[in-house]
Amino acid sequence: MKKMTSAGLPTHEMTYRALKELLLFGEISPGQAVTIQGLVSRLEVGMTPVREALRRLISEGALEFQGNRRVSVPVLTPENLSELKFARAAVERELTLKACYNIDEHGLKQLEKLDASLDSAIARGDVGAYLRHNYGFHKTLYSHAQASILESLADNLWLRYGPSLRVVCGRVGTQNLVDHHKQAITAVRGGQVEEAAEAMAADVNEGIDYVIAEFSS
Amino acid sequence: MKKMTSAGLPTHEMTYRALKELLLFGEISPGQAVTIQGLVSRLEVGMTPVREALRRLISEGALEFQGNRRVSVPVLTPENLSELKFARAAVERELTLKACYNIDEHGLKQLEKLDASLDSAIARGDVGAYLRHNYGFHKTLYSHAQASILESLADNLWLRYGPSLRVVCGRVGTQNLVDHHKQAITAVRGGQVEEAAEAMAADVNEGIDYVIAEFSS
DNA sequence: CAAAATGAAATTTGATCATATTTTGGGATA
DNA sequence: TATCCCAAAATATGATCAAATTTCATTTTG
Repeated sequence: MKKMTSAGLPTHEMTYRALKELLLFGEISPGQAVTIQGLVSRLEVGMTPVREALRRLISEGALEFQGNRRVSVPVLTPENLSELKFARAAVERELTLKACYNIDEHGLKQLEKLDASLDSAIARGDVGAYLRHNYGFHKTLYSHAQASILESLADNLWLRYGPSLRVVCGRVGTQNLVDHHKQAITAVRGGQVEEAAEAMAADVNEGIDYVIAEFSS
Repeated sequence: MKKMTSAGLPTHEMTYRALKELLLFGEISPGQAVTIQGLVSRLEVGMTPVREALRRLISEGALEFQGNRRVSVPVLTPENLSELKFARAAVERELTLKACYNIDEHGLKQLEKLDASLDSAIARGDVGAYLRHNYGFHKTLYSHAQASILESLADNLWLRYGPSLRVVCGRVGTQNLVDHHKQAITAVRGGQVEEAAEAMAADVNEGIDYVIAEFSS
């Protein structure tokens, strides 16, 4: 009986998630090469699931296929980061707008809870927890927008951006991090949809600017 | 002897492209189920390459994983089409802007040639040729923008939209099709960047509106 | 004579397939 | 209508072949 993994999910799905975790929060950094066989022994699964997870992450831009048959984590150029800034801000604005019309008090409380955990992580200087909770905050906000395509676009963009954010945070810690989360939540509560959308767009823009600034120094 | 395919590309890449062709221009329509075994015999390749191509297309949104382990071509809801309209217009506008700064006379001639083929296809009522040349026109424009991330986003969005456009064109023919390609090219030639970007955004918006209108009738 | 360059063998990695195991869906039967 | 059984489809592994990178020894050159 060699079937479904403990959680009931197929192995290729588990492999995909594990690899995504490693990219967003783990020790696989931009520029680093990723080998199929390395993952086979690291994650202790067969080649086919690894292969499928890799193809998926490559097509999402989280990994790069290097002409020869080598796979690595992309190193973003300043130009790439500028593209990400444009796209993420546009999608984030729209998703926030849509979320405003659907979110209820329970959802807002959920966001506030995540934001509190985030603040706590910043105060503790816990980079890993900061990255996870920040990601969680945005993802949760997206989920309320009821817009599957835009949500998957946002996820895609996050996967491209995440590894670079992790490098910067790992380098300079959580000291200078600011966000517009509370501002956005307050605006949503007050029914100020446009203000909420602008706050989240600013959140994205300033975040990427911070990464750009750190990379060019 | 497990060799490369005739073109020198790996089988999974060939399989991916073949399947993409079938989705954009072929006989696989929204709502239709796609089986691994069916593709194995249809494309005459092994299961592993088919599997990888499927995962890739699923993560690009061109195919849908139906909870149970069934894969099918997504049927877009009006809400989905509206999301696509927003995202495609934003990306198309930005890519056109960027293309304006890089394209040269040779590139413009190339676009004009594609647009002429497109007009010819419309006049002949050749739906297949119309779809291919329209796709080619946009892809070529994107390629001049030198923006890899935005380009891959545009490609992703096209893959989601393409199958629905094909259904509509197959149903009503090429009669009522209008585009803003010439308008855009003229604007680029005259250095009117904003006008060119707006023309392409309008091209996208009207195209999707046309599909929405046809689906809701 | 030493250092760089060349090239050939060996090891590592990737691609594909064949096969075993499991799940799912449908049909037969009660 | 509900239940059980069976065929078909999907998942996952390991084996096998191909290709690329690395290693190392030999040769060439300054």
